[in-house]
Amino acid sequence: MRNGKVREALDHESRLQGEDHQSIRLWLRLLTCTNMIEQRLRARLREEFSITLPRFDFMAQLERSPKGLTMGELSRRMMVSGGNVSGIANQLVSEGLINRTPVPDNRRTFCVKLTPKGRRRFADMAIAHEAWVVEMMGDLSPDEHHQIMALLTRLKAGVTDSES
Amino acid sequence: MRNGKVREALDHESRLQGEDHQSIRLWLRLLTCTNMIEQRLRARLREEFSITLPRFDFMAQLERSPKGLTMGELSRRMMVSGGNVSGIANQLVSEGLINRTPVPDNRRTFCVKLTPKGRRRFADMAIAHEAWVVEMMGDLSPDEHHQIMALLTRLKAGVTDSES
DNA sequence: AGAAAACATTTTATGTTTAAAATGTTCGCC
DNA sequence: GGCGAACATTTTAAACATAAAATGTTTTCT
Repeated sequence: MRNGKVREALDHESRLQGEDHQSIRLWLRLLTCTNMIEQRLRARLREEFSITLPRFDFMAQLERSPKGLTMGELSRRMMVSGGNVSGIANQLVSEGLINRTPVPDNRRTFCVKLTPKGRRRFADMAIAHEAWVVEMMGDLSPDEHHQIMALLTRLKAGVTDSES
Repeated sequence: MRNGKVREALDHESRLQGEDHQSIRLWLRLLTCTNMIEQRLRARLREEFSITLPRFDFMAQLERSPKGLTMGELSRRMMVSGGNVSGIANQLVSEGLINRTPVPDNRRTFCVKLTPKGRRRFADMAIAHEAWVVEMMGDLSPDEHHQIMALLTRLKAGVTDSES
């Protein structure tokens, strides 16, 4: 692959200057930004709406798919494990924010939807949530927005490709 | 009643086109990229080294600070709660990968360091980890690397500022 | 010196997340 | 029809995460 590997193992200092290391730094920066924003949103959702971020994300997915989604599809879109959505769904059902209706021709799957109450509740939260995100992104110009979006699109494609 | 709902729905639609919505889309894209990479790394670390990502991150912090770190400093750098690093440290100690030595002039604090075994173990993992990250970032040119890094730096600064 | 405030860490209780096993369902194939 | 593989979901066990209380240490103030 790269003859850098051998040299890196021998000389750790020089690795810090190397080109590979740039990828690590970029990854760490990406992680830091995401974590910062995520933690801020998590805290605010708890303070102002007494809801957790996973539950909010769950409802957001449903809002974007008014026809409802299966548990598996939710798991895939939220990029969390199946057991996880199962637990979140139970809580939201018990609060009356979503419902699970059986699908006629496939009894393995449920169709999960927001209830009217859930839709109302989500609408309130979504407005605040959006404002928080806009505030955090506020320093970026529309042009920068566009640039970073384009670059992340390229990154995402590259990551997807690299899974083999 | 129906009128109100229709208008709400329309307002929501138009909001989706607005500039604010771009911020949400950017945030979701950022989250998706980070999650994809994180999950890939988590899975590979488990498959190839039977280690979890938090434990790897813990060791990575120590490797970058050969003189050792206090628990509080680790907590800050890893952006997790104090109780959390305490638990991870216990496991790594029991595996003989790190040690906690008391600090002479302050008996409240421990100095946590990698053991020689821990350093060896981490070195192996780090090479593989770096290769995975480089592979995932591989599609980005050096120039794109630089651009996205600069933009994330701006984003990070903006997020930090927006905390009041 | 002695009390109180600040500090660093661990413990405890609660909740989240994951991987993997278990449960129940559908589909293909003979 | 019935067997077995594939599928969708839930359950379970272990790791992880947080907040808050508890413990022990240092510093500050009088």
